[in-house]
Amino acid sequence: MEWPRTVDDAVAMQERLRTQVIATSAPDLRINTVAGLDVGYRSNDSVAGVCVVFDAKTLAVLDEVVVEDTTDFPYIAGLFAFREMPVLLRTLDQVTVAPDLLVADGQGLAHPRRFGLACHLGVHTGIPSIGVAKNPMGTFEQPGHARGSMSDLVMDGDNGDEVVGRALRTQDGVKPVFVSVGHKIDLDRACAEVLRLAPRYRLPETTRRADTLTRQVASSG
DNA sequence: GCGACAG
DNA sequence: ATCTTGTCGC
Repeated sequence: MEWPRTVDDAVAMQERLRTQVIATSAPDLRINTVAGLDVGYRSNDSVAGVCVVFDAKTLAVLDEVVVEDTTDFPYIAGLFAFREMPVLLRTLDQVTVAPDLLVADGQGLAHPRRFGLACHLGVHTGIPSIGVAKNPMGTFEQPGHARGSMSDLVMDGDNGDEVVGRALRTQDGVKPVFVSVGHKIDLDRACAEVLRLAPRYRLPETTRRADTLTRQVASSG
């Protein structure tokens, strides 16, 4: 499979792959290890990809991988994945603990063509995946004030409004995070996993740890 | 044409 | 994404 270099090819690839997404959980889905993936930027084209694997129950770090790379694809909302996928796949190649779930920094189905970064990662690897974004793509009603409160994330679709994800309050009173399915998991389970990964802070430990590692590299090497 | 627009 | 220490508030 050729990695697209133009906007048209990238859009075509998303349109083709979107049919592969499975938005349900296998009956025997067990999540014991979770990987957080993130990319940091030193300059416009110099990137550092990070993959941190956690024990899903204790949140202990089991493995950390950092890969430095360059990128040529520009940032375009909706085509974000083409900028970050190459380096993230390289980090996954080097991980020694197999993750049962991938947590991407961005959207999954909450995407103009229902195929955000989390879907790319899931479909490419076959590993269940979810997207946790700090900002929404779509509209939502403010969830309740308490941790665990949630509301639908909605986008315009072929049949009118479509529920593409959820606004989830991970701590009392904080701004919600935006959770959407990537692949091989259902939305309820995805939200439950995010809550389990965020016992103390707004963002799940996966993205927090991946994020700090990312800027550690950016400033020191 | 204008504004929106994950990281 | 990135610019970034002390500081305001619970």
